Amino acid sequence: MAQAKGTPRKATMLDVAEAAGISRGTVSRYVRGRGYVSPEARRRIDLAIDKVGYVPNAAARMLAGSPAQNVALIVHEEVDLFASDPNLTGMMVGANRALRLRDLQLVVLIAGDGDLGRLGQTIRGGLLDAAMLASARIGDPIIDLVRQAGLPAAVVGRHPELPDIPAVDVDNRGGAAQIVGRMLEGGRRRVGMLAGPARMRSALDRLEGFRSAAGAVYDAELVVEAADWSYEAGLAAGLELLRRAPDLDAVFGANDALAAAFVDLAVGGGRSVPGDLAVVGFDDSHWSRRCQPPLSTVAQPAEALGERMAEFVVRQIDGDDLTGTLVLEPTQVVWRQSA
Amino acid sequence: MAQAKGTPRKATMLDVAEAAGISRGTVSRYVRGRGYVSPEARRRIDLAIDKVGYVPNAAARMLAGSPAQNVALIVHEEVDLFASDPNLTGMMVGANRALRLRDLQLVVLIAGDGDLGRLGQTIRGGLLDAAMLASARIGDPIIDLVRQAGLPAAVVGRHPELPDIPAVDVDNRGGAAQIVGRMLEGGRRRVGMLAGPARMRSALDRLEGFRSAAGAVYDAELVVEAADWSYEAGLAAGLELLRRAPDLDAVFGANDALAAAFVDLAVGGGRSVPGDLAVVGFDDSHWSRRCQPPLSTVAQPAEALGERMAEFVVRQIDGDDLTGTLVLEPTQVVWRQSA
DNA sequence: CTGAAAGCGCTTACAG
DNA sequence: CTGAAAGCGCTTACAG
Repeated sequence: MAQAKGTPRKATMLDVAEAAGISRGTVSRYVRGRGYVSPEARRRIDLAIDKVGYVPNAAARMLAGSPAQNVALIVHEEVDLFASDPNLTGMMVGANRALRLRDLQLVVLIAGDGDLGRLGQTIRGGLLDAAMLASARIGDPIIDLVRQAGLPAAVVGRHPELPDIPAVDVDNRGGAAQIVGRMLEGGRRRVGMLAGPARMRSALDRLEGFRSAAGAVYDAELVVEAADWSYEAGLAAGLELLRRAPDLDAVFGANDALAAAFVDLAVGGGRSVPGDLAVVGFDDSHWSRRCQPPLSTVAQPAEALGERMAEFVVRQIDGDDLTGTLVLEPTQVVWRQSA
Repeated sequence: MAQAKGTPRKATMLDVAEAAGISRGTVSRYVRGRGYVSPEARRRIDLAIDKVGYVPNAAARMLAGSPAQNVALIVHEEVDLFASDPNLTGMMVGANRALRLRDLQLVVLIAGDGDLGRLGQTIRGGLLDAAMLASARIGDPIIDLVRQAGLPAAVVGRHPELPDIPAVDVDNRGGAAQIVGRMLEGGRRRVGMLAGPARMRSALDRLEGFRSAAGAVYDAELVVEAADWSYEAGLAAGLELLRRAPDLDAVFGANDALAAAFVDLAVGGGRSVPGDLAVVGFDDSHWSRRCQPPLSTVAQPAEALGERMAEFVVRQIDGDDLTGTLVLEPTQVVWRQSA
């Protein structure tokens, strides 16, 4: 507890009790909202609290056994997480929205690989009621820290190796299928895809969604995997795709950057979008809005991810067992001009 | 403190003392690193800690008077802050980097207007050693909460009404002057600006930077204020600017979205950029990279802002008085193709 | 319904 | 150098 310079001394519950002429236990009961306290006593306590400027000391409260009312959102920094940034803040906002309803304080903890020791102290130090992991890598040591602390947890992404921790994921497969399917309804026949790196679960899911939506028209030759999620990688993969199938009439980019790269390639090559070629992306990021023509794409439910994780930990705090829980948060397709 | 389901009971310092055959006080001294402890005792304690799996209880520590080792970055949500998102995560990363050196845990607290009560409990509850405000509005009640708690603080942006709190701001004026000045060196004569909304300090600062860099060539007629920072507002303001001065040969957009809108307008109208018209922006956001041609712009020092705030609170924890401190964090111009 | 008392786990002077 | 003891501020049974 930081010492306030020159600040008198913080009022304690005892000060309130004395000012109100009532015992400390009763004040505690009233403040905590447990057990009966006479109206008369309540009035006196309220007045006394105001008078002495009392604020409960969280540390003392917790030491005595009360829950901390703090729920952490843990961000393992060095991860590629900070690349997909917009999702992070969206999660924060969503989680906060759900937590506030229960009067729980959202506490975002960010830690690099070098901070795991300090993080462990914090996690196991008893200040937290639960932990949400913004992005756990496979075998992430943070998971163990949370487990050791015996804290209710929730995680985003699918982690088959963590069956006991409820998870929420973006419905990548469904979102991809939806936008690709609708793009195809117009009668496109030669459909290609710029896929994301196969080492990523989300890339695989989107590919699967694409395949199922393409159905009979699916042609493995027309799927090119990009080295990563960047615009540059999209340029390279797009060139290859165009080489393989100059007669393409529709393309799904596994994210907006890839799709945008393809649009630039196509338009630069003299084709019209969506006239000659329909193109759709995924993410609803800046890329999609800035593209010429603007990309039709799939919006990520970032806030919903945060809200859902918050809901999961709250339910566990309430005693529910959420083993095996996995919910896919639906996406929303955003139609613009590229398809 | 959350109760771990089925977890035995957490080891306390007393368990360690018993396992090591040493008194509790000595264990504490060793763990805290205060006072002398014999090598023999240290060895036994280390072993015992490992054996019983001891982790200090943060609440108890704090109750007994130790600092919490937690520093908050407070994000007042509903603000326009989440619009300028990339800066937020940059600040988090920067602050964390500085704090970890002192073994301080960064704790991001996010709160909407409806959460101020809960936030107040957290801030004054004794869990924090200091607070950094990501974006304080004028007269922000959070400032008062922090003051009441007697916590060392730091803030971003300029707040003349808060002379006692050290502040860090982006050098908007300098950054604007720098990029505009260099753009003009080529000999442009009719220089316009799409200014940001005048109610914002940063908009005013950038305008001032523009004016000083334009010097003799400055013409108030060629400055049009956009309604807000959006692309759409840029389109409207850009149209007006073009109407006022069809012979423009250089334009400074107070942010990238405004500048990008202007580029689109100009190119759409048949002019070449940077041939006929040089255009520069501010922020180094996605807009600048996606623009055709890509925008030359000014990069915001988001991480530096976080690092600086962290430095400020650390110094105050160490006893320094930082009254009146204001540092302007330098920006960096990024040259691309639009000028 | 409301006191008095014990206890949460640690730290810090104070003796030894 | 290292114990024993008091105290940090609150909560929770337990008596009354």
